[in-house]
Amino acid sequence: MTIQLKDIAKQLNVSVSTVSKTINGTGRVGKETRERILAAIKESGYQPNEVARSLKRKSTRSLGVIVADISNSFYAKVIKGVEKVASANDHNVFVCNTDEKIGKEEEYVRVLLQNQVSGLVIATVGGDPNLFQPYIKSGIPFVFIDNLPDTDDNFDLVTIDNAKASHSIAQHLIDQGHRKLALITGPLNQSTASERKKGFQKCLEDNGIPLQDEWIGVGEFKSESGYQIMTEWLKRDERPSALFAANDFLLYGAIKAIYEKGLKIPEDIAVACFDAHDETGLLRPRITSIIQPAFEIGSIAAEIIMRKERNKERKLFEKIVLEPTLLMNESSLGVVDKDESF
Amino acid sequence: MTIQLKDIAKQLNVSVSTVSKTINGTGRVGKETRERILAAIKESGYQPNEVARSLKRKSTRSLGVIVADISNSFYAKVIKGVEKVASANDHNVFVCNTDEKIGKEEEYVRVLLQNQVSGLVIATVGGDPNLFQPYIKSGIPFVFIDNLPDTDDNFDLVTIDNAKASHSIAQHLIDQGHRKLALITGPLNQSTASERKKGFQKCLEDNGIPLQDEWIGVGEFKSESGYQIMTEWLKRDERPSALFAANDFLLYGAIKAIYEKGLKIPEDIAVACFDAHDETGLLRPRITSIIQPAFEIGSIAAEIIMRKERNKERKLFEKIVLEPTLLMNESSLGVVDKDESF
DNA sequence: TTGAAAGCGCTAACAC
DNA sequence: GTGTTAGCGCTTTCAA
Repeated sequence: MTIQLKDIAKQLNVSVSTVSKTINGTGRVGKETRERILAAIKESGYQPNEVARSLKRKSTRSLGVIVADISNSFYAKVIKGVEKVASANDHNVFVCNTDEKIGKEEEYVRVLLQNQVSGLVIATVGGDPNLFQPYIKSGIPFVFIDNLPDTDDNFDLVTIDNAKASHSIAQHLIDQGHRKLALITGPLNQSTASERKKGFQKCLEDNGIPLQDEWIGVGEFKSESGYQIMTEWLKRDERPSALFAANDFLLYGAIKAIYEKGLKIPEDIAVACFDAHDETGLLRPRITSIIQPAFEIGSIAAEIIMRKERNKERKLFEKIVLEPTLLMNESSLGVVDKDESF
Repeated sequence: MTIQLKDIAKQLNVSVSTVSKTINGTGRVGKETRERILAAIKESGYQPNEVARSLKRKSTRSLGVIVADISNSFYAKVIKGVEKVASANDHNVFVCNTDEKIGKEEEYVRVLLQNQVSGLVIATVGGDPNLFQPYIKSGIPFVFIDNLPDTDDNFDLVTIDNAKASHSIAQHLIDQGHRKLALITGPLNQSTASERKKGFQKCLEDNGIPLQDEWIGVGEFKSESGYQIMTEWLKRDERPSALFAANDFLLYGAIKAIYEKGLKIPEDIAVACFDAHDETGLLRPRITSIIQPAFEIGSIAAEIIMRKERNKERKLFEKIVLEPTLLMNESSLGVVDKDESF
């Protein structure tokens, strides 16, 4: 039996509305009355029931974040960015983890909306794009990050130019003298996976290097996929001299396969990937990587939601494209002029 | 204007309670009526308002998790464990991140309780233990993980025996021939930090090794602290031959200092720590480490909450102590019979 | 300046 | 089997 508004009203012989007004600072309340009420609240340890407030207010001062994998440090940083802005705006954050499963994503979208969140930051894993349409139309702010939904409808977005970033990293490998480039990417229904592939292939084209489909691998964004694909490739007569992986997990798996084969990085195969965050400083080799501004992605996405909540009529959609950083490291450096024999 | 219960009731000329009953499967509803209602719900895309349900039900089918750092993979795994059990029981999970800040922890506890969560899984960072007392008394399940609150009150708990684990890792270092052991631990108001210190010191005692306070460092559980403390130590004439860090971040910072000084691991200094998870397989050296069963900690904590929710009268508290694993690795192996000269 | 009362959207007695 | 209705705890007109 927790204490509630009417209890403290009764105790002070005032009405619930007076108590409510002093708590919320709305409407006028006599100075003396206010002080008595504030004192009683403090003493009793009264805590307003947010559920009731939310029902009345028709909004929950909270927002949801749906990510594919909470233990991926890219997403962890996104979440921290969202949290910072949310908490500055007095909102809570619901974090949901889909494990890259389309079914879980759909369920969490539903659950969060049933819980009346003010908005959703979502890294979709490429299910049915029509899933979002009715919600977005209904005016709930959906901000997509990382992956874009495959739809013509309009939506808010915070991301980087994946194709361009991919192109730049491929160019770096080519600049290092590589001509036999391989790519391992994720599920092509995820825009990050397909865009990164596109940029990679475009770069080969731009450099007059023939496309080699046998060195384009598609798996899940998990290390097992990277391991499997690379293991298969290394059974062949010829092998690529450089590998670009569309995320860090894929690369770690591939590296495991490379090492098992007794090959050296970067001497035998140079490697590079997206978002290889090394919090430890102990990863060897140090990985050449595109680093997305994860924290900013999260905080900007949350700001969009806050803006839209403040200004509901605002119907325009924001498309924010941030700049990633290319971090060159020993995993792809120092073995120039190799493989010209291609 | 989203669609609601009364809309579909009106449309079908039935009462709201009939619709409610068919949705919830409670009470009896005629087969034909039910089917009509189900069809209308499906067609209209009606989604129940969870806030209203929660208010009525006086419970939100959700639980909160408060952790110190979401980007720490130990906590990420705990969260996944909580989520698994929660979602199996049709509950959502609110994840909150305190960044090791006592103020944020207090705020999140308040916020989550105001939001009527069914229970709380919390890795407290050692603020005022009395904070929890009124809540626990009020019957809300609080399950502590990792850190224990410093109170005589009773509470639920899922953890490992930190002192014992610490003792075992110190013993391992001693078995490797080390006699000059250093420890870097976290804030001593956190029970993990103080217990790990206790076990370490007990082990030295048990082995007849005099305690050396100058090699006990206390910082935050962050890599900056590890770096600073080790940097200071390495300015002295004598240095420890082995280091045990109370968490992985502390160790990574210390290793940075060790390398900057041009020393080798484990030849010059052997190292070991708690919870060095290497998802990449690329950490060098491979770290000797106590590994806590993080996923189990989270899932068991969530199960306790679910049990208590089902059975509110149940007033007994559960204290679950799990067994960690000691992973021996190259960071502490292979340099035996050194430093006997102590 | 204060209070009475009408809901927010839903569930669950209880009555029919 | 179905409907009426009284709340859940709060905010917010509106009247006094």
